[in-house]
Amino acid sequence: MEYNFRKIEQHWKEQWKEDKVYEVQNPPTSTASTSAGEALKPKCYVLDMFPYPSGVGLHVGHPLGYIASDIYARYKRLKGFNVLHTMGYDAFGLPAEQYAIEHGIHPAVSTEQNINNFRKQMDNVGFSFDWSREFRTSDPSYYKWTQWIFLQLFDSFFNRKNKKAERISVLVNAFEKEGNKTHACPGDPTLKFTADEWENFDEARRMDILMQYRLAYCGYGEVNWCEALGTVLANDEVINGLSERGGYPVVKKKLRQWYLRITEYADRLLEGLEKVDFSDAMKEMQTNWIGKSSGAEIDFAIGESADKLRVYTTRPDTIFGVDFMVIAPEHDLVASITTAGQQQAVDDYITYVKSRSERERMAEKKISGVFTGAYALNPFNQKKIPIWISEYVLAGYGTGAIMAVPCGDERDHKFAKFFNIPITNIIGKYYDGVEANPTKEAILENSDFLNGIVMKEAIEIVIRKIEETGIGMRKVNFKMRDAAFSRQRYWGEPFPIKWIDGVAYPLDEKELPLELPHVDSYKPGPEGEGPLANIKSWTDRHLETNTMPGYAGSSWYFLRYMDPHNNKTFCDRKISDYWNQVDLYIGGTEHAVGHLLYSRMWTKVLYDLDYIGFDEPYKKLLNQGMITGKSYFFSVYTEDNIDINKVKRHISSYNKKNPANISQRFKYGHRFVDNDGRLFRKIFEKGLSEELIEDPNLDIQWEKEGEEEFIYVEEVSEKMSKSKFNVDNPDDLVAKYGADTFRMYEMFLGPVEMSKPWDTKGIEGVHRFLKKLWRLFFDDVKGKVWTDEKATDAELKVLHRAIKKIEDDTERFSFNTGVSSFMIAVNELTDLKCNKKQVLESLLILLAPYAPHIAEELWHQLGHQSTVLDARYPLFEGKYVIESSKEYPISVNGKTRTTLNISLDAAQMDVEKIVLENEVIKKWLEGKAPKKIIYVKGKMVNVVV
RNA sequence: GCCCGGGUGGCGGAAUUGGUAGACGCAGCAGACUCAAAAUCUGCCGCCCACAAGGUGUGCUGGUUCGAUUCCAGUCCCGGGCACCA
Repeated sequence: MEYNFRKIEQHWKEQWKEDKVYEVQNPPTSTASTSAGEALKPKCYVLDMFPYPSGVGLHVGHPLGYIASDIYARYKRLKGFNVLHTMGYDAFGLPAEQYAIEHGIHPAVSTEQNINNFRKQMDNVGFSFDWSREFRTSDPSYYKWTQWIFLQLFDSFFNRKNKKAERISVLVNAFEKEGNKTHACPGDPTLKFTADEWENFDEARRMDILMQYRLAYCGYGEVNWCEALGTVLANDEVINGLSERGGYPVVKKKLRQWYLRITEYADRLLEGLEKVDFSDAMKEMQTNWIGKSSGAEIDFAIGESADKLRVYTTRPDTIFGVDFMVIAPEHDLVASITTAGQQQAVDDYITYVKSRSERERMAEKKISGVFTGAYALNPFNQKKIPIWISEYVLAGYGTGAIMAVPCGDERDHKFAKFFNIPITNIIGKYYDGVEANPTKEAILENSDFLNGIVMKEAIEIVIRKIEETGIGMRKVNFKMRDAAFSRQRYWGEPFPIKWIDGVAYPLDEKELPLELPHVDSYKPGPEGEGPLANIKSWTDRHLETNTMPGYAGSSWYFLRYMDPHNNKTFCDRKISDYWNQVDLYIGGTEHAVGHLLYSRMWTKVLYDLDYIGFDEPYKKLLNQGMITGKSYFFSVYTEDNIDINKVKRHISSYNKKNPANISQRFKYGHRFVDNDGRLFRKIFEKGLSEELIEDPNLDIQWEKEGEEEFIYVEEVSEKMSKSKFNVDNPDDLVAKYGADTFRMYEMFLGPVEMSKPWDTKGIEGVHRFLKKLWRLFFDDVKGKVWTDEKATDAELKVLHRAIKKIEDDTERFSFNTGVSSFMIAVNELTDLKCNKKQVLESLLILLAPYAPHIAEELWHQLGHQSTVLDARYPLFEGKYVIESSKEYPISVNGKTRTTLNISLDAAQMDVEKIVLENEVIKKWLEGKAPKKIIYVKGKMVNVVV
């Protein structure tokens, strides 16, 4: 009997579906219910990051994380847990809308098709998702609750005293009693009013003030505006200041936008990191993103004018080293302080900056800036300081203005050198005139009352002085900004908001879901508004025309899986209390500072408002690495280097010494190039040439070796993508080798967390392993070979070593070494000619999470009636693997010279004796006495001479 | 530019806490079986030198240590993110 993986996998996929083996039971929500059997087990929630169902389907990089989580979910089930493992779709998004604009197909239609395709591909791999819990964010029964949560955010503010979200009604009560005395306004820190004033404000004014407090609020923000396309563009649709489509100019434009006041949660988001199991790198990225810093805000007088220039600095100790000020090009003071003489230069510079994306501005190495003509006065010594404008200062951070200290800050230093601004040295020998030195250890010089004080101590002294003299105040700042929460797009959740006389009012809960209306055109509305602004029935109702961004639906979806069909609430409290946090969350690091922070914030708000019982969504986060594709390029030479379009071109072998002047992509090269990087003429000419290269009108100069003609091509690792022609479809591999082989091979490639190149070459080896396993049960000629004989000690040793290793590896998500451990076990059992059910049965249970189909088939062949999914994970017993001695490496001065078999309970003295008698060691000692002998029990022996 | 990660044979990778570098697999080479092929099995397989002994080796330069792929400092290269792709 052969290993017929196609028949086996088909059969079990159908059988499992029929038996509903992956449906998971919730705990009973009412006391009347009695079927609490499953719910009594400990729970485990294993979740993959929500996929966006893109039109190109899954490539081999996508399932990596899904396979890892599936293995873990199945493993935990065997370990006796009630495992929630689910999948659904983050179905709103820009690509579907873009596709609609280009092809006239409604996003709902193309999204449905894409989802069907995704589902088919996922089913192929044999995941244990409970599909009865599937949903998509674009479904009104789901986004009803996204809108509902938005209303809770809208109706809440962050009470800084209690450090939690509370209802707006609490705030209104406080305003009525005492104005905003105890609730400083996060949206406008200068806002102060009394209870009387509040009493006398009209409705619009009150709503406006409350808006400054709400966790979901409306404000104004800059967007990428493309006049020619009449639309707002996403960052990645803008390339070098031009639109990706059409290459039209893109400028910044202020538009009304919704925001989430995530900055109020900055401290809680930081503290929360201490109680979750994320990688240090991930925690660091989030910490840096939040960017908490402490320092001071200091006001500088501007010449004779009444205006003050407020700067934020973390280094107030350097106040006497300030040689110039830099304000952001968007700074409010630009217009008023610029002198007539500098007006033209400033205008030109502002125009230039408007065409620059924030990314470009931060990444720019070239120094640029312009002098305003105005001077600020150092508040301590009244020194005149020129005020400059430069793009390296961003309007959104701090006060949008900095005091520049060239001797202590690298960017300020370069700026000063570039514009020939004189540099004051306040740190003596620490500054060499060539490079800035950001030290805090220097003793201050040229610093008035700070002279002779160490910088890090001066910080506190200056802040106190600043506060005493009223020229500024201590200030904690965050780099993180409030999250922009609206898009001028069609394919997203509508806001449950209507506008009456310029005031935003929430819809009543009963009006939810506010369904997305049908549109015939996806063209933007007037003035950069979204397509909804074109619909009369929508604007007649004064409904908000923006829609929510992609991360709205994905910020809380993990809760919905717990109770996906509930139409009374987003998730029953008893059920969320049971399933609680996600125990294992798997996804890419690209979500580090977007999705992960937003969903952490939403969870905290829902917790504060007492809708759920935990304030961190993900207990353990595992980041899967990217699988990169291999792309191949031809070297293309022109006869000379003048004009590649006119001169005849030819291709020859890629050669590092003689690099091409241009290169040409060899499409799907990963399927055709041999191990030495050669492309053979016979493959190329098998009618494939036109598909394989972008421009077939090229001469190829083949190299010859015997009969063979070939050229060398260049190999490059790139992100896998259909447009790069370097993808493989999992379906093809599953068809060829089966899902079990595919699953194990993806794991065998390397550690899940690491990015690695895709290569199908090794898949044969994994397939061979499964065939070899099969032969432990069935011989091609003899048929059934497994027996009921009692296992030997040697066989049990192999088994128990495997149990220990595979359990450890699975627990620490080291699936690649897990797969090799299976290979080792099967190799050893084959060598021992072990076909004993007693051993093989346990092995199958170990294997079931990794290769579920073959494990289930053989499990039934061994005579079991029930599924292997519910078997009991074998228990490791140490007694089978005990060793009494070890082959010790013996080194001299740290270099291994020989090995010796020594009893594991040997004492230092015994070991020294054995080692010194050894011929090899004697030779290395050359008759000298060893200085000392290091003996680490169970590890090694080192003789030091 | 800033933040994070990575760099080990021809290739993917292993070495879990500082203790035999290269497990397992691919590719390659030699052989067995076969009319032949496939499948399967056996052996070899970092580099240099090669009879052996040895030397050398985890991007690069240094350091700590009896001992460093592992820890520290510096440096180069590659990948991801940087707020409207998801």
